[in-house]
Formats: sequence, C-alpha cells, structure tokens
Amino acid sequence: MDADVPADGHAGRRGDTRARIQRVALELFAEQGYDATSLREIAERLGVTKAALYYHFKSKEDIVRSFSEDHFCRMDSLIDWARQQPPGPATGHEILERYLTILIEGSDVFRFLEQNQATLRSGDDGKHRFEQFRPRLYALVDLLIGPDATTRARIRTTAAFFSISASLMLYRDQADTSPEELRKIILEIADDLTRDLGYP
Amino acid sequence: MDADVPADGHAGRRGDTRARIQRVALELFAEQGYDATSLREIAERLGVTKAALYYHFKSKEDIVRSFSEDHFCRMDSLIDWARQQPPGPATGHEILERYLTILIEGSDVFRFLEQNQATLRSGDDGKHRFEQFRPRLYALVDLLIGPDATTRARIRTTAAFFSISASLMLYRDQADTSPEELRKIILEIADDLTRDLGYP
DNA sequence: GTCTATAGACGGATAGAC
DNA sequence: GTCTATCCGTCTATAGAC
Repeated sequence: MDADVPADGHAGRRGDTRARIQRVALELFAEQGYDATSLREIAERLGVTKAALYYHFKSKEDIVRSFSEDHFCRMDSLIDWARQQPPGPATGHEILERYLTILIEGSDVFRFLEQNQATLRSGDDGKHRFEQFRPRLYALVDLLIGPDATTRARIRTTAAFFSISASLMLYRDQADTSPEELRKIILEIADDLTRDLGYP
Repeated sequence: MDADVPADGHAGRRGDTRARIQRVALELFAEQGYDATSLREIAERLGVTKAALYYHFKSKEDIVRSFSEDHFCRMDSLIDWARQQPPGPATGHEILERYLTILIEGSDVFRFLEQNQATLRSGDDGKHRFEQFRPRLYALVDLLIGPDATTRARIRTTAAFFSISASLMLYRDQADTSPEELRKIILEIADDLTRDLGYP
C-alpha cells in the first residue's frame, strides 16, 4: 500500500537512498540470511551509519516488508486477473506462465523468502511469512482446477508450481541453458503436471 | 511419544538426556527457526539449564549437526545402493520410492533443513548446508538419467525430486488423504516426470 | 539526512561448586 | 550430570547534535 517500491531498480542511481537501502539489504539478506545480516553491515556497505537507516525505515523488519509485500501484491494481481478469465486449459497455461514471469522478475525476493522462511514473521500476528504464501498458492491451484477437484489433481497442480520455482532457482544460472530454453522446459513440465485435470 | 520422566527415583533420565535434547531442539528449530530458538528455551522446556546442554553438546550448532548429518548419511546410503543397481526405469522408480521413504521418516529434519537454509552453515568451510544437499541431489539425478542426458531430462528429473518433497510437506497432514493414498499420488507424479528420459 | 554515542536486551559460552 | 553465576560479544533501537 504505502510501499512505493519502484518496479525496476535503477542500478547505481544516486540520490534515492531508500531504494539503495532496499537493494543492498535484499542482496545481503538473500546471501547471508536475515538474522545473520545486521543493520551495521547494511549501513557499512552503503557508506552510511545505522541511524541513517532508521530515518528511512522504522525497523529491520520494515525493510523486509517493503520489498516482500511487493512480491505478494504481484501474486494477488495474478489471482485477480485469473478470476476474471474463463476457466479452462488456456487460462491455466497462462496462469503458469505469468507465475513464472513473476518469479523471474523478482527472483531475488523469492529466493530470499524461500531461504528465510523460518526466521520471518509478520509483525502483526506472528505468523510465518510462508503462511502468506500458502493461501495464495492454493488460490492459484483452485483457479487452475476448480474448487471441487480431486486431491490428486490438487497435489499435481501444487507440484507444478513448485516445479516452476525449484527449476528456476536451480538452473537459472546454468551456462549451457539460455533463458528462453529454460523457460520452455519449465513450462512444459508445468503443463504436463496440469494436463487433463480439471474442466474436462 | 513419551516425554515422561521415569517413575523411578533419583537415577534420573539415565542415558536418554542426549536424545531428549535432540528431540526438543529439533522440534523448536523446525517450529521457530534456528536463530529464533535460544539454548535457554530448549533447556527450559526440558527442565534443565543451559549449562547441562553444554555437557552433551559442545555448541548450539553441534546439536544441529547431530541430526542433520544423519539425514545426509541416509541420502549417501541411497546413492551407494543406487550405484550398485543396473541402470534402468525399474531402478529409477525405486530410487524415487526410497527417496520418498527417507523424507517421510525424517520429515522433521527435512523440514528444518529446508526452512533454515539461510542461517545454517557448516562449521568447517562456512558453506551453506544447502550445498551439502545439492551435490547429493545431482548424484541421484545422474543415477536416474545417466551423466550424458539432455538438460531437459536433467531439469525434469530434478523437478521430480522437488515434487516429492513439496507434495509431502504440504499434504502430509491433510485429513482427507491417507498416507498410502498420498504416497501413491506422489510417486505417480515423480514417475510421470521421469518417464522416457534416459536409458531408452 | 546523516552523524556520534549509548541505552537496553539477549544470546552463546565458560568456570567451578555439588 | 546438573546446577548457579557470570563474562563477553552483538544486536536493535533511540536521543540528540549538526
């Protein structure tokens, strides 16, 4: 809501300290983990002091929220879009494709969220951030197969989404595979797992 | 299980204190995260003090190692076994099946390792524990499809392993699905992803 | 907007008595 | 094997000057 995160990080541009903090923090969080990264460390890499950070963000977790909320918003947008489409295989395929795009564009955030599941809690209710992911995942699954599908269909579709994220994370930096090739292979897998499941 | 104190007098917990520490620690680590769980917390739940923990384990990370190493040993055993089998679809299927069994039997450890990737480092080389998982996963993938398989085959097979773990973690506590049914569905998915890939 | 300085809390680890 | 007591480090967060 109030998190005005630029959709595209203008790398290196000076002047917007807030965005630079976000970029460096995400980098360090994804690399070393949330707990293992101190505010002092972030400040040092930026060439400022801890106190400067507190001018822009009210707490350490507020920094996380500023970019992780953006990621969940993108998922919500996808869900909203999908709800307005006619159910069917074509829409199903496009959901998977758009999901992949979201992960590609926010892969740093996603990696961070994935690897720090255990330590991240939302400030309000104390629930794991993974609990912010799970209902959205289920919503997408339902949109692919309908709410009355079999358990088998539900599990297969869930596996499709996880195959997308796992494949992307493991193979996106592989030299022998172009991004286009990787994208094709990933979507083929996801399509195979969701074929002939719902809306017959 | 039984967290009960032996009924007999002062002889205490006999030799099982070490095991009780492991059980409680794993529980808390998996639930709250490694960093978020203090030794004080573990000690309190056990009804002992922090210092008692240090009698049994030389550090906090030593507690983790005591059960996470066991998990990697199981994966190594699977790899060793697989190397001695004739390559082919039948062996491939059994690899997937045995992998699933390992995850089921050590699901708490696996969940812990998965959710704490970011914070866990091995004491020696400072590498992420995930880096202890990745080469083993690749070894299993190679055993299913051979070292000269296409990238497509490699990604699909990797996705098969991730589908197994993700499906298990998300659906193992679902009331409407029996463990047998779940097992069947999961293996069906994994088989689909590894069908017609290697050893034609 | 950024700084210095410090409060305030907590965690891991150790020493030594029993 | 377990305890009490404590050291020492690091961290988040705040106060107030410039």
